[in-house]
Amino acid sequence: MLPARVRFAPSPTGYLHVGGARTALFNWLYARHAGGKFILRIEDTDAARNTPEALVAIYDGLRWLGLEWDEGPEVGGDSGPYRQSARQAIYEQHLRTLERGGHVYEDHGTTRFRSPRQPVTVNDLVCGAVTFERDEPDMTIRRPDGSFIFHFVNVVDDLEMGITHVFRGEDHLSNTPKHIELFRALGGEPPRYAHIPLILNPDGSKMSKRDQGASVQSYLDAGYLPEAVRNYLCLLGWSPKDDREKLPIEEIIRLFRPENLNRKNAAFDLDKLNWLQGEYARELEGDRLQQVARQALRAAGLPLENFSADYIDAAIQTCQGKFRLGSELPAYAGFYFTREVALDPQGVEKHFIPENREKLQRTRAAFAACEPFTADPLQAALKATATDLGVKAGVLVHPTRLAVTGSDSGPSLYHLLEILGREVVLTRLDQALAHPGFCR
RNA sequence: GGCGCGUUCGUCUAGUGGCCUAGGACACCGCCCUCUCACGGCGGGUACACGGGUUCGACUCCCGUACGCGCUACCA
Repeated sequence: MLPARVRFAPSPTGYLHVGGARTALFNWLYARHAGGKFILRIEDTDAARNTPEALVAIYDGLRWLGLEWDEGPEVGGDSGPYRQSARQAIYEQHLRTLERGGHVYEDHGTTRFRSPRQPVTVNDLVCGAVTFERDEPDMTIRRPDGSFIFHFVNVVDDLEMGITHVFRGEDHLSNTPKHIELFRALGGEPPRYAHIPLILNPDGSKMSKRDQGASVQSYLDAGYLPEAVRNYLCLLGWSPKDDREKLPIEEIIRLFRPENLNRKNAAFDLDKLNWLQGEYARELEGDRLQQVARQALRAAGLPLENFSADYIDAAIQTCQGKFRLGSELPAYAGFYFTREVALDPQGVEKHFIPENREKLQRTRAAFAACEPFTADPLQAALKATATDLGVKAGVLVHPTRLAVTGSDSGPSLYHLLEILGREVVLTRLDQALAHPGFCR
């Protein structure tokens, strides 16, 4: 059997959207599964609609998702060039083949392909055998200005590049008989097609360009992890046929088969993506954790440069396993990096009340005397204070946390106190004790 | 309109004639764990679009209807 050659052939008319990314992903998965080549080809025949920015967005998006191509722009290969705008001569040559075979004719300046008008059966890897009658008007393959139409160049390139398998959106299923006719007229063998279901918006409408969350870039910007997005995209139309949902990409590659693809359009479910994102985010540790967290904190404008690397490392470490999206971090751990804490009004109302005044004062005193100022002794000091006062530790924990972080949720209190250090903790406690809520 | 594809919980799915009084996951609700948050554990409700067949027996096979989506371009 021929080594598999699959391709993703986007046209750079906008950003890379999740539907396109998922198409690229399935092609890539098949190539990796079969030990074949994954080829990127840019379909930029429509000069008016293509932009350089869109081209960069495609490259960046694919690379972010880890879908490296074996042949294509910026990588090279034996079947180039990989941008259609540079392949005009090749198209001219194949057009002559069609002319010689009497397959084309001229019509108002355009070139049209004469359909044999015989039923065509598409043997689709996903949809099975689908037969089309072929009674539509002949397709145009070349415009009066000499530029070629999608159907023609797409087929010529698949032929020239030796493409063996094509995974593409189901919207192309009805185009496929045209492509097969072209292949035959060109004397070539069509690749095996696998038409995959479309991605829908949560409301069931077709997800397209300007829909919320349609851009791969928006997930990158929002701090999603590429492995989470990629894993989620795999689940749209494919499943391992058991109960697993979070799978390492190597396992997905191993299991990926066209037969396991669905035929049903799938709605994009942000909740589920978020869940997977959380699954991956909680596994973050070490350098990767530091890198992801620092980026999120900086993006929120927190002045990390004012703090030592050790301090930042330790602060971030207390967030390990506690967040799903980097963008949650500023609210969760921003207090490490601000001078003044922003007090949560609801928390203030609940915890900064007269009956807590003495409790907080006693806690402050215990911390002031705590030596060393580290998590375990701090915990012991707080618990001892609680015992003296005859209350549960939680009664002291809440106002203390609020005073020191401004919020009633955050990292482990004792660890955060240690990192903040005695001076900051005592200062914030004093500021809190001056709050009017305590002497109503 | 014509042609094509599809239809299992709100969503993603498992299911290829009896294992299904339909399984898992997300989301939701309740309880538990707990210094908060998150995590985790336990429990709960919710689905085979509809109508005909075929069969001893249909979520699974066939036909029809409805609904959704796609194609029907000198867009890709």
